[in-house]
Amino acid sequence: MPATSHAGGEIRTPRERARAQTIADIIGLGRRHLAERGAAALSLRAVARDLGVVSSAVYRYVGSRDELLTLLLVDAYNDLGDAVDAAVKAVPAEEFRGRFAALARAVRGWALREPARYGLLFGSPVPGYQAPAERTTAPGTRVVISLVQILDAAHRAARLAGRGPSAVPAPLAADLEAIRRELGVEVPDALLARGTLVWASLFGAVSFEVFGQYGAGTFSAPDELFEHHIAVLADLAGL
Amino acid sequence: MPATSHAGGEIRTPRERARAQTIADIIGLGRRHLAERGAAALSLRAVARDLGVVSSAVYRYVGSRDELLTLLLVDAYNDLGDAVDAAVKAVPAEEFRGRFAALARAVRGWALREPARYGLLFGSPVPGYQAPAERTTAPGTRVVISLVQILDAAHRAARLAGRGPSAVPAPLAADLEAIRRELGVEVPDALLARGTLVWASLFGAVSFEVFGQYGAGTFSAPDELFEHHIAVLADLAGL
DNA sequence: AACAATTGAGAGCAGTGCTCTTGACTTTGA
DNA sequence: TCAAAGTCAAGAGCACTGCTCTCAATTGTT
Repeated sequence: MPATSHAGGEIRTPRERARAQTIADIIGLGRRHLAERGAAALSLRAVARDLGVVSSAVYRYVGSRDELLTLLLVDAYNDLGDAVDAAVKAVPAEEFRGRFAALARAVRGWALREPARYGLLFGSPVPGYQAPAERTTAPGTRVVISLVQILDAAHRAARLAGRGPSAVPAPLAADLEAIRRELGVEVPDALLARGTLVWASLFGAVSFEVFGQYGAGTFSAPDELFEHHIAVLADLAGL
Repeated sequence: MPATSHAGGEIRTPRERARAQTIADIIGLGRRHLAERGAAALSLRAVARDLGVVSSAVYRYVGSRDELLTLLLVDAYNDLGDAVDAAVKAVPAEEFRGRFAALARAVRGWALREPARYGLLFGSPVPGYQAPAERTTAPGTRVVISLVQILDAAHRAARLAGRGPSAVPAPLAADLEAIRRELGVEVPDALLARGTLVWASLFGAVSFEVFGQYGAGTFSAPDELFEHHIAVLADLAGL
């Protein structure tokens, strides 16, 4: 092969330009279909129709329905990550509690705005589809990392309160130590374990609301309920 | 119509017997397919094949794929409800904290045993399918009701501790009052709101584990992590 | 034994993911 | 300039899906 494309993956020849554009169009249409009809109803043929092209033609660009799903998965993770990052950065770094609240509101807001894409990320896994870890873990961990960094910053500023020692069993402590090393963070065991629960709780509350688990009409004031949850979770995290 | 069947819906004629048996077989096969391949992959044709019958024949019994899904939904809700009820009843009524822990462990255990069915109940909604409320709410609320009853019993025994008053905004208070009336329960606002969060958190933690959100290999000690979560959530609920 | 309700089979429609072949087009290099 | 190489869209086709309809056979009831 000639030296037409080096490392980065920039667009060089007009062919590559056109190809990249077509793939971008497919992702855009896929995103729309995903948002409108949900993940399991995503159809390559329908995307091809909207693209004004026969179904077999799109296989030149995406390879399979699963690959398109991966593309959309990464797309959605980054969309959520961007929304969360922007919301967190809008609050001064020393207001740890405020930053946590902003993160939580950003997650909920995005989820309510994009229920189908949220379902793709945090709902039941699409049967027969296994997300390729090497392409999805990085964008998929942006929110947790942001959360842990808030906790870590608060801890370093001696503003993270742990109620009591509440030691953690040895095997769990080992897992937490690995996480600490992985993320370059120094939150102690008890608080990191609590942080994990806060993380899961946040998405549990959002999922219940988005997926309609609360039951139709049970909560006429979902905003107030969520704000209450934020306050309790912030306390729980020690913020 | 003759007076062959009265109110309850017992089986009388051999025809009705055979019919009920066939429907039970269909549900059984559907449950297996659901557990093995997931909700979205549930196919009436495949069920028909396993039943040794042509696809159109099963339409004599279930009407549509969505109706089969509803049947399986109710089936799964009741399975989970039975598991939770049994676990809770195995702990003395005065051990409120123990009953809560038993409930939580029962939910997690069932979910890990039946990930696909759990996904049907608490994962992303199946696109294009709307569960008929009149048939699913009763079985679908068994777990929450059990949880709230534990809290209520503890409260009536003056064993439910609310940290501080922490008043609740008016619209939310109205929702909570409605719930209290609906369930014949007298847990005060702050504790009921907290209970809602505990409920969502429990399923958030279970969903994260079942749906693989924690990431492969992040937690080598999931049991310890969940036990920790139970303890924190019990504290949070005031138990 | 005769009748009527119930059932299963089969064909068929419209949709799906995906593969393969064919013919046409564009880019490239000699 | 011109042919080889590379790329592309189209179409046919396979196996699958949900669902409807008709027709014949079976079955339970009278």
